[in-house]
Amino acid sequence: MAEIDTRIRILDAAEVLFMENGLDATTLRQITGAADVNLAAVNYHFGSKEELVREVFRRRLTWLNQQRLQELDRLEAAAGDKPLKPSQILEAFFGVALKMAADTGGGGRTFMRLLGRTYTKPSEFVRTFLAEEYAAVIARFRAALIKALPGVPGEEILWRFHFMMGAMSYALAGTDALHFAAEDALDDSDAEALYARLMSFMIGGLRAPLPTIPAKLAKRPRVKKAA
Amino acid sequence: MAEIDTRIRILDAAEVLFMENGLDATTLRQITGAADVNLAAVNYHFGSKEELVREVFRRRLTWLNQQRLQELDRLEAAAGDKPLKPSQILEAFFGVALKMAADTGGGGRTFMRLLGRTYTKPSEFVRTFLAEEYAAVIARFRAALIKALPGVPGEEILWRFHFMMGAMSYALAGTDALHFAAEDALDDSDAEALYARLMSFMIGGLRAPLPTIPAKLAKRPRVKKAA
DNA sequence: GTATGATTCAAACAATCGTTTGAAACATGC
DNA sequence: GCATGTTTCAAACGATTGTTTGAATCATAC
Repeated sequence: MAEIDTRIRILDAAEVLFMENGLDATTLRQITGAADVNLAAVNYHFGSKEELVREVFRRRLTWLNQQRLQELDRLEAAAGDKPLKPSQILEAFFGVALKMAADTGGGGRTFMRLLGRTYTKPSEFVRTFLAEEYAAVIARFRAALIKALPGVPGEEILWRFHFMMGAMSYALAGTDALHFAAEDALDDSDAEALYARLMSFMIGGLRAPLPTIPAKLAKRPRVKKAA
Repeated sequence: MAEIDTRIRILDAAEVLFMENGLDATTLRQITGAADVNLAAVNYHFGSKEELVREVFRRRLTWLNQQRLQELDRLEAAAGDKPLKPSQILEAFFGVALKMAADTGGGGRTFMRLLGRTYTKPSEFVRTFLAEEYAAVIARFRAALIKALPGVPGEEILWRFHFMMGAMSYALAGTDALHFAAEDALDDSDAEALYARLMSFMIGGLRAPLPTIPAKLAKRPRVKKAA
């Protein structure tokens, strides 16, 4: 058996174990045991556990966000100067992620579940890492949505985008913590159905009538240091 | 200073630290240090770290779910046999939670953020514990929603309820992993605005046009063992 | 006062963690 | 063949984990 793939074996095993047990609760001995490599291999190839975590996320996340931007580029090029439909923008952002989540074979599904679970509980270094990876993507999609929804204030769009991220993360994580919809295995065909369900829910939420924010603090004045 | 409240001091400190660092990454020494009690106090009063975790969740979660059921009882009693408005049901379920999240003083906000972060990554014993705590509540609200939305299939309602849980958890967790809406502090006034925003988003999603599920597997036949 | 039970405390327990080490095994070029 | 650089391996490292222990302290009742 070729030994060059030690790195990949470690990454694959770590991805699964991180998803199942969380980052902190997963030990290097579990990972190297599952990958059938020596314990010291992690520190040899990655330097530390922390950098292993970073690499587990990076190898899929950069690709995912590239795909998202490419898809948005394609849509905007096709539309010319006309604004995109909101559903198109959402499809570019969430559709790519859900398509990746449908990939049971290549491990994409495992990663998306891991990502969904990590969004809500990032340790400090994961948080900053995710922020870096996402900054450009969020900015692009935010701008596209603002352009596509001239009637909705930008702040409201951000919030609704936030809510949508939550809905998707939760659906993808599939933790089933609440014990309903009990089949926690989401096979390929389910992924298509989930995509349709989630998309119609999101579009409904995105186009919902604007809330009436309590007037006194709608703008939330912040106390600034003296200039 | 009275020493009877050692238990409470531990619970309060654990709640905050669990929220900040996660369950696994928080050590008993951190907890007892912050609570200013002896290290052995945790094992003396709770038996183990695991049971401490359970108690941290239980003391607030049972109260929260009781409030939810009371509110639903009240609404149904007032409505007689007429079906409730979907927005009323959502308000009973999510409104109570968001009201608790607005309680910065009593620690309710800390707990709701902790809960939001835990939903998506429960360890095994937390998962079963949450399932027990939630079973009755989910059943009641699901029934109420089905009655309130005769046009929407029950399965679809479950999914949309799932999405709403995700949106709320994510919003409450406020982890800001994506580095937008950068103020991660959510003060009391923000909580009201968040409530309004989230509610209109949810109702929009709940009332969205039904998705067209890929026909072949809409019902998802499952292979059963021979009878 | 003494006696009894609950609670706190400092200290240690065994286990496990991520990491390091130095030699062994392997590959590659000459 | 030898030399060189890379990768693997078993073993150990110090640090930290949750838990336990046994004596000290406190409260309450007699």
